[in-house]
Parts: sequence; structure tokens; C-alpha cells
Amino acid sequence: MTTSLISTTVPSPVGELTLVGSDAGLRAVLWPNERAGRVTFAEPLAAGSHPILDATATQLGHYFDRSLTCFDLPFDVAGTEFQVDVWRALGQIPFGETRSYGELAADLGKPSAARAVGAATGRNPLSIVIPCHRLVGQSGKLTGFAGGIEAKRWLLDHESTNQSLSLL
Amino acid sequence: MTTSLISTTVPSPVGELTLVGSDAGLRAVLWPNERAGRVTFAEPLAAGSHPILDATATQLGHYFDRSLTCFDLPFDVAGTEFQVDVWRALGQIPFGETRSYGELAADLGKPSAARAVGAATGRNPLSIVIPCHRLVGQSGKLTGFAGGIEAKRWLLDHESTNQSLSLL
DNA sequence: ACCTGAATGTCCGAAAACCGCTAGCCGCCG
DNA sequence: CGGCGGCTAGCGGTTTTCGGACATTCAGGT
Repeated sequence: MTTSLISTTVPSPVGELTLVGSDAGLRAVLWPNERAGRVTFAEPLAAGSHPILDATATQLGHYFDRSLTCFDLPFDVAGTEFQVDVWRALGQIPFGETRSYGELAADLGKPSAARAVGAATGRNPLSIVIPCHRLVGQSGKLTGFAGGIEAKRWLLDHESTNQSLSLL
Repeated sequence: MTTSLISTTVPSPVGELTLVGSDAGLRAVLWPNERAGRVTFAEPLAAGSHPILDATATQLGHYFDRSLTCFDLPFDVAGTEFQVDVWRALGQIPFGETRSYGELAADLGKPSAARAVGAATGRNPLSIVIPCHRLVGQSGKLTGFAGGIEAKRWLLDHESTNQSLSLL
């Protein structure tokens, strides 16, 4: 018995997202341009539907219409201990707030590991759901993003309660 | 629930042996001088008794009084694929016989991997039970042994049906 | 503001070192 | 001769080491 992976795609304001899940939980949420590459899978993908993917799609919908600010889904992500720590810490940053890479590193007890935090967030397999877009440079600069800087800015705008900021 | 490890020691003609087991099976049989070192454990050891350790002690007793020539115990050993292959092949060498490192390598379909077999043998966690002492150099020379060359010679003597060989 | 350079922690891939080997060669000695 | 001992060059798998690459940050100079 192989724990096969199911995938599907959903439209969104920032482009079509690809969802991948196993029976254990959500495995990946990918941007349009990265169906393959940043996140890879040992097992083959099969298109189809699955309760976990359905729930993800539903919650993403609510996130985009602002009726949901905190995802609640079973995750099935794999990474090194440090990466998992970083991803978990990311999940603690509330909707609408941001942190710097260094702040998050300090929260983890490793104040000088800012750059390592950057590397780890770059490997986050669950775009949007694990809010890696809430990490910005110390100066406030948007330094990098798997889905592109524009998408990062869009998400932060979206989460900002003051919609007028979208003109910045 | 952590699968804790239980350990105990038993006397033997070749020195006091340390047995380590988990609920899944026998994890290690160590020589007096190597309580720590060659084989390491992620989990802490707790002294105590356990059916698996009892069975091991019993079978070792029979082995030393020559009433048992083939161990039958559940193993719980971890290693690379190649190492496990080597250890399994070692188990096939009958009591009283020997093989060269190269012969065993050939049995594994890799005739030129003699040295790799040597390296894998050196990591065998189950001294005596997995009979790594039955491997000798092509020339018949006893090349190395975790428990010391003397112990290796003693075991081979012991397994030899012709006791007079012990004078060699 | 923007650039430069240095110091940072983690991860990954490549290369080197390490081994419980062996076959081939070359002396040496009876 | 023939046999043994010592030396050497490969052998395959694993472990260790090392060198970059990074979604950074800080200080210092334009």
C-alpha cells in the first residue's frame, strides 16, 4: 500500500494554485510557475479530489474574501528539524502582521540565524497557508518570494486592514 | 510513548557481554571493551530484564556449551541497505565454517566489494549472534575483530569440531 | 537612499579519507 | 624452485569534511 498523492488546482486572485495532499494531510500549495522545482515528490501525483484538498480549497476561498484569518488544516510536511521549527513559528504570526527574518530567528533562540531563517522559509511547501509572506527584511523591504515579489506585496496588502495602502 | 531500550550483561568464556534490546528485538551484543563507541544509541539505556534479553542470554549459553549452532532471535538492527545485506549473508554461514570477505562479496553479486564487506562487518551490532567472526582473509589470516583477535580465534576454535586445532 | 563588505546558521552536493580486502610483484631464504 | 612476507595499487561503501549558496543584517562610506 503506497500513500499516493492527490493533487488538484484552484483559481485565486494571485493565480492558479496547485494543491497536493496525502492521507495524512496537506503536502504542498504551489504557485503557478512552480508546479515542479522548489518542492519535489518521491511518489507520483494523481489528479483527483480528496477531503483534505477540498477543505484547503474552502479555507483558501475564505482567506481571499477575508472571512478567515487563520488556517486550520492537517499538515503533512517534511523537513529538517530547524525548518519545521521555522515553519511552525511562521504559523504564529497573526494575519495582518509582519516580522523580520532576524526577529523570527531570535524567537527561535538563535538571534544570528536570520539568514538561515530566510533559507528555511524559502523551502516552505505550503505557500499562503504557512504565511511565509509575513516575513520581511529588517528595513521593511520585501526581499524574496517563491510566487514573486508582486504576489507577496498583494498578500500583505490584502491582509492590511487599511486598504488604501494598496496604492503604495 | 518512547521505545525505550533495556540492557543487561551476561558472563561468557570470552568476557562479559552487554545485551541491548527494544520491544522489537535484539539491538546489540557488545564486547566488554566497547560498552560505548562502535555502536551508539539515540535513546537512553535502562538496565533491566526483558524476554528478548532473557532469550538471548539462554541461547548464548547454549552456544557456548555447543548445544546450539544457530541463533533464533528477533533482531532490531538498523543500517544501510548494503550493511543489512551483509549481515544477513553472514547469518547464512554455518557454525564451524568460514568465508573470506571476497567470497561473501561475490555471494552478494559484487565480487570486488570485499573491502566494503569488511567495513560493513565492522559495524555489525550483534557480536557472536551475527557471526562476523566467521569471516577471514583470503589467506586465512584473522584480520580484525571488534572484540579483539584473540576472541575471534577463540570463537573459531570453539566452533571447530576438531578441538586439537586449538593448539595452532 | 544605495552600495560594499563582513559575519551569520543551515543545508546540499562533491570530494576526500577511511576501512576487519585482494591480487600481483619482488625479494629472500631454505 | 617454491613458499612466505612485505609492498602497492585498485576495489566499493560509508562517513567526514569542505565550499557554496541563500528570501539577512549591521556598519561605514558615498
